[in-house]
Amino acid sequence: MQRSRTAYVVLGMLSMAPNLSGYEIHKAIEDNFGSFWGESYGQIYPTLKRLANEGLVQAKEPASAPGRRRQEYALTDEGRICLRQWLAQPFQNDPPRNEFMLKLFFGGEAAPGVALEHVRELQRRNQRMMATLEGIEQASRRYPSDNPNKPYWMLTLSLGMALTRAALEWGKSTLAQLSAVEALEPRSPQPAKTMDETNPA
Amino acid sequence: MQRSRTAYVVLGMLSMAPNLSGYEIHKAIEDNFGSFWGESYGQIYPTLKRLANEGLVQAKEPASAPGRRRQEYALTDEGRICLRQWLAQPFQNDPPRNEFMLKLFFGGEAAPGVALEHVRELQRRNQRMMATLEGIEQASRRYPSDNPNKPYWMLTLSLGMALTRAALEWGKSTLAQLSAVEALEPRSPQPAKTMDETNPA
DNA sequence: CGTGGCATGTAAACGGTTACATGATTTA
DNA sequence: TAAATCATGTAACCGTTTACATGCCACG
Repeated sequence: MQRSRTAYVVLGMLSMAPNLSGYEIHKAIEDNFGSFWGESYGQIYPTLKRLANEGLVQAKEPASAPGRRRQEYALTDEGRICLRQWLAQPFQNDPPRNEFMLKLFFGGEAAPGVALEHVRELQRRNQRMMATLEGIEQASRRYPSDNPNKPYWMLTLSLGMALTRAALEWGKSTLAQLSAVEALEPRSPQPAKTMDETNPA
Repeated sequence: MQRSRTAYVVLGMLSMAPNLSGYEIHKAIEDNFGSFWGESYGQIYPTLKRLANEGLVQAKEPASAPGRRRQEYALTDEGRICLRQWLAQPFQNDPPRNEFMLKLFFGGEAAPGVALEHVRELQRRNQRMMATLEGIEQASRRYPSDNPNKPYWMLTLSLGMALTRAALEWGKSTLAQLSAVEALEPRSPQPAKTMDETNPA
């Protein structure tokens, strides 16, 4: 077994909403999972076809006239079983990839001010992320529901927020520390060049 | 252009230690970057060859008799320049992939107890991670140095710790919440509602 | 003498992104 | 009518992992 995880995300989306098109699945992943998952159309459309082929999802007949319009899919019983089996298996730790931390670690090799600017940029991105997560939180407050899945959605959201908040706090204290460190650094009286100068090579 | 980031990690490692073999580079990445980066031999060895070809690293002559032994490499001036240029460019946000959060989000679809068990497992993994990071911290305390790179290493380490700690705290409070939720859960055979009720628009 | 760690490499397969091509529908 | 958005798909490319092949060396 062990099919691509794209398949399971698609099945999962279909388990929450009865009829979705590839386009909507993509959008739902972006909107709801933006902080911890992503899929491209190039993955989603072929996956949907394959899943339909294997009977895990069912393509809804468009019923309308030709001229290619939205194609919806629904989860089959078989698909739901497959999803549940996957959910029950131990989760895998995805290979970590954090370019920011790499560049921070090698910060001593970079020109003065570079690392500091990266931290500032990280703060900006995390502030945006936090705003997005808070938006989702408030939306779900405005439309309360007794959906039994909701506790899990809220837990997921709160983990995203906890991690973002921790990063933000780290950034705040680091900004102070780093400006001290980089102030001592040799070379360049200028207060940090920005990174916009592109390079060849 | 934008060469693979493997190349820059390799250059970065070589910027800190004058002579390393592919094997040592792999090990150093695992030991030091385990929480935020990874590379396989299948990436490292070809990359080293390519970099040597382009003059960014220099293969040291083994000097000893044949019978294939360790091949060391050193960073060239050109390689250092290349590394610095990369460091100065904005860091990219790697596509997020967190299977745990995916399975947690879909927890309502899983069999009772599944989500809870995933959280317990997350706690275990994060405890191990924290122990590893603390080990690195203590090692660097035991061998103090005036290496000018050290502040950056410590900052990277402290970010890793801050994130792990936050996840651990989230896990602690979640364990309590979740056992309450899952205790109530009826083994409903028929699947639940859709998310449109809470998530319109 | 055998096991485990050190050490180097390659080929195939895979998962995923990107760029591209196409066209319908809605809204300004 | 132009632009934005909805919508579907494919092919090429790329980075990466995996499995495999090889052999040295130290230690018990």
